[in-house]
Amino acid sequence: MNVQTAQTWQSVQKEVLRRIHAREWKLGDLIPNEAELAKEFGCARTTVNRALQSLAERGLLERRRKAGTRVAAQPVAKATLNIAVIRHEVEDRGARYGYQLALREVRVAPTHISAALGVGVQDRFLHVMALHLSNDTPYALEDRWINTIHVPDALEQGFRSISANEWLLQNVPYTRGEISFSAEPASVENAKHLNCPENSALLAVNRLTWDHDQSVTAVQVLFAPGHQMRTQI
Amino acid sequence: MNVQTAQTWQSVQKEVLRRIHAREWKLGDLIPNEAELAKEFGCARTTVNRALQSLAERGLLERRRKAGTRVAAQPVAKATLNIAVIRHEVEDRGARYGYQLALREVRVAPTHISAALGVGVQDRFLHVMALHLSNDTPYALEDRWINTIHVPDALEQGFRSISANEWLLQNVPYTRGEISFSAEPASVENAKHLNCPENSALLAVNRLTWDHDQSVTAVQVLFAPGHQMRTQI
DNA sequence: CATGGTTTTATGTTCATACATAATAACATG
DNA sequence: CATGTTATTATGTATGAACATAAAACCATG
Repeated sequence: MNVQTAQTWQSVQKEVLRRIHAREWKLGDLIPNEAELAKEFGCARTTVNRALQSLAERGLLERRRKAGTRVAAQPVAKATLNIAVIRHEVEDRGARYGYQLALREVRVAPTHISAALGVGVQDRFLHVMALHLSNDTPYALEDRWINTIHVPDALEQGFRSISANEWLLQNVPYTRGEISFSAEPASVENAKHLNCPENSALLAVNRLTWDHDQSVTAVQVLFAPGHQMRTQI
Repeated sequence: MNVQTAQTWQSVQKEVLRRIHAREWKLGDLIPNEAELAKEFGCARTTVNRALQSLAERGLLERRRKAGTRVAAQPVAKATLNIAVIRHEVEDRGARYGYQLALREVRVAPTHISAALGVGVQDRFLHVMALHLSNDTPYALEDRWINTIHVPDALEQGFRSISANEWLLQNVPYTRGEISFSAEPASVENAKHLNCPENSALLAVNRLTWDHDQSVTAVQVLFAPGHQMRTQI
């Protein structure tokens, strides 16, 4: 048995990762249990547990009580995208942020919105469209519907200088949400705002949020052509 | 002081979350330190630590030694997308999976590929294009470049019945990768394969992977029009 | 008043121990 | 042989104590 000097959970994790990458433990293989690894590494079982749990969260290990821990047979790459306030996203890229309100109205939402949020078709929503700019060029178009029943304060906001994106995040909590990514062709209106040809391929991020069982908002953010969302895996 | 009966880190986390959502602790607020919370909840500091660390990972709390823990002023929604083997993705949706190899050649990679992977422009790559089908309709088009220097075994694979996607994941480990999401207009060739109009908006997932410092593969997966990638937040 | 070293403090982590829990394996019983 | 019960086992979690570490706060010294 190869006794290592590993006192930190990170070093245990590193060694476990090495064995997985080196295929010393193959995909689907059962690995030694925590007690054995602790003995081998000369550390407490708690430390091994910490290392393995973290790898399980990342999808590289599968753990089941009594059954043991095995290397994921079908490792699933998990891409974590950070969805921040658009202003920060722009500023973090070192660009000057700009904002233009394009539309603000109160009306009932289209059925696909009210259905997705699970609210009555007659419920009135605050509908806001706004353009986010990076160095004076269109960066993203925000098309948002806010539930005025749950968020009546939104009606008092003009959203002329602060975006609904930012105001909501600062002022209205949510407990759960759905998010989806897709590609959409630019409509005539979208194309005008984003200053791109009609039917350009646009990356779309759709979000629905709820506060407990009350719907908060539905938003679609359309990014200018060529936009990429990146992350490490 | 309101002494709670919270023995598990999940229940501590739940209560902390409740206070954040209820705005009892406002955005940017400093919250009581671990020792105080442990006393309040009647549990060990370790238990509080576990709960808070997990919330910090999710982006809801910001923690710094000595400075303490505060509610994130600018909570960043983290959308975690699972990038699985395409066959499983299709089968998990309850559809019949199909696969068609469209092209297989050995050649030098276009410069944008070799540059992205950081390899010489003369390095030979195995170039594979394949169509993934769901219930006999085009689901996704895979356009892949495999580094034959690091993965010579790939040259022995025909990729006629098993996709490069699946073969690589099973047989070639990688230690790090980059992934990006964008929207691309369908080229004439893409449109033919995906059976959609030219210039359709397609969701594109680009991945680059390395095994230590050796590049493994670069792949672009173009999904058929209308495709959505979803997740909960 | 600036500057640099020292103290203090909150989080980060390890440890040994104990018990909880899920799930498999072994066994008994009809 | 099927079925239900019991033992076993690997992970999951709680605890208190101890020490590590980063960073803010304080203080001394020029």
